[in-house]
Amino acid sequence: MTARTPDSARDIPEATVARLPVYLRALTSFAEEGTTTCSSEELAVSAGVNSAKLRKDLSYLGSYGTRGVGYDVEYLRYQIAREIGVTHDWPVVIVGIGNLGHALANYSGFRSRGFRVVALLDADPTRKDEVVAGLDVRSFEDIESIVAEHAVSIGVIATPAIAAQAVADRMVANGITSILNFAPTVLSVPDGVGVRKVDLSIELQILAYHEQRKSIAPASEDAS
Amino acid sequence: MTARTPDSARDIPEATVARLPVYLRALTSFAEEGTTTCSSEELAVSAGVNSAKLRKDLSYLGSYGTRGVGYDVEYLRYQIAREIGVTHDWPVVIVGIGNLGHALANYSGFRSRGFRVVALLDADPTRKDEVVAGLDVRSFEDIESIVAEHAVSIGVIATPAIAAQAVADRMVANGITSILNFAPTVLSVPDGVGVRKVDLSIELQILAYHEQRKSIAPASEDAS
DNA sequence: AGGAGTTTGTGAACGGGAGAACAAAACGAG
DNA sequence: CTCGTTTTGTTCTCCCGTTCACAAACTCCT
Ligand SMILES: NC(=O)c1ccc[n+]([C@@H]2O[C@H](COP(=O)([O-])OP(=O)(O)OC[C@H]3O[C@@H](n4cnc5c(N)ncnc54)[C@H](O)[C@@H]3O)[C@@H](O)[C@H]2O)c1
Ligand SMILES: NC(=O)c1ccc[n+]([C@@H]2O[C@H](COP(=O)([O-])OP(=O)(O)OC[C@H]3O[C@@H](n4cnc5c(N)ncnc54)[C@H](O)[C@@H]3O)[C@@H](O)[C@H]2O)c1
Repeated sequence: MTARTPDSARDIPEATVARLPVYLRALTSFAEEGTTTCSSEELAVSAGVNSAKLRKDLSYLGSYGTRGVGYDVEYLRYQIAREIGVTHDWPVVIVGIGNLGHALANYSGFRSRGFRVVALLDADPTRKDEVVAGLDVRSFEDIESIVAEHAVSIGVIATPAIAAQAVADRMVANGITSILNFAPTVLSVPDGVGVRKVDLSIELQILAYHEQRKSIAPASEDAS
Repeated sequence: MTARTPDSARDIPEATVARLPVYLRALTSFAEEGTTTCSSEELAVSAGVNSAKLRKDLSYLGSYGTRGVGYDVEYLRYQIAREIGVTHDWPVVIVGIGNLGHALANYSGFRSRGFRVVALLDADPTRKDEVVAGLDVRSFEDIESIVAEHAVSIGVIATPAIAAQAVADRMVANGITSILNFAPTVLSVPDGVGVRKVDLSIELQILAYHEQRKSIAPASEDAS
């Protein structure tokens, strides 16, 4: 009955997967402070979640805590990193080196969290002279050789919306199987290709919705 | 009973709220193409969701379609915009005009989707000479007068993680009640203040998890 | 005018995730 | 060695969201 096989946990819920990186970050903070052990309660507070939820999340990975004691920070950190797959760096290409692409290329946080930007691509030939964050901006046409050479499986799209689908198609054709999309478009990709979108306007609109709610519905809350 | 009150629908599920902006965008596309009417199926495809889900989502707003016909693009677009609260522009301040802050300030998509950046703030005095996207970068100390003058209720944090909590506290103290946070930190704010976070590293790590899965998974039982 | 064909709006079943609560396990004191 | 304390791992229940399926409502054609 549900024999636990720590080496290859196999059915981690999406909601849990999305929180593991948060735990990882909290554990890294602890480690930097010199904390060697923490309880589920401490870690939960640091990650901003309920401690029962945290324990349940961790239980999907295996049984890495010690009852009555807590978790070894370094050990748990490694286990989560291993589960996510960031014990080694993933090569990443960024396509579309405009406003956003520049910021992404210069962002040091990727490197420290398991990703290495190996190439910056843009269709605009006038950008080809540029060096951003120590990397040449190269032609989008080079994608094939770059993906092949560095075994890239993750691509970031920071082009205008109109170009995003074409860029995604090209990425997929060259073997990229995970895409992070910043363009405000719904991408369609074959089965087996993972897509996540980051849409800042949507985030703001969600905030606006609740904001509007606050001013219209003061009756129920009575914010004096 | 559930008497439907189209003027002030009041209990829209979070999941639905998060999708309304996507529908809004799809409808705007339709309008730009000159399409005046669309079915739930067409809109659903364009938004990348199931059509039953779309209809249920829309039903929370009221009954704005016509059976046997579909939805009037312009009319529905307006109703969704009104529900979200983006029929008029929301003033927004951006704090932290570094790599990411520059990109955000230069992004034209906010303006066209119901938001107007009214001020750019940074703690670094050497940035104060700069003009970004037609706006002066001003001292973070000016936040009080700016928020008061423009009746700002939405703030964007693009500072390093270490500064994010202090910036958030200051925002809240000055009356900002919705925060979009790009710094990789868990913010703690009083009840009644809305926070949404955008964390690019987490998005990549989620992709990495599934990516790793793909290469390990083929041997379902016995990964030698 | 009536019937056939569409498409919406929603009731109901289903699945997954959140949180409370508790038993099992480890540790330390005496 | 035994007991009490602490904290994990897990079970159970509830709620939210998704999806199916269908009656109601509208148009168009004859
Ligand atoms: N700037 C922001 O803060 C921001 C915020 C939210 C969303 N976005 C979205 O991110 C995307 C990029 O925004 P931006 O402000 O950097 O735009 P931008 O116009 O500054 O940059 C786009 C870059 O993509 C390149 N490009 C265009 N077509 C291409 C193609 N087919 N192949 C490769 N490269 C191509 C262009 O040459 C340009 O360098 C847009 O879709 C935008 O809606 C940007
Ligand atoms: N650049 C990216 O693409 C990217 C991607 C993901 C996340 N982030 C996150 O976004 C944040 C900003 O990233 P960045 O690359 O723009 O960093 P950055 O260092 O280029 O810019 C940060 C800016 O914030 C200002 N600042 C610092 N403390 C401040 C304070 N107390 N009040 C006001 N302003 C202050 C600094 O003067 C600087 O101009 C970081 O938390 C980073 O982790 C950035």
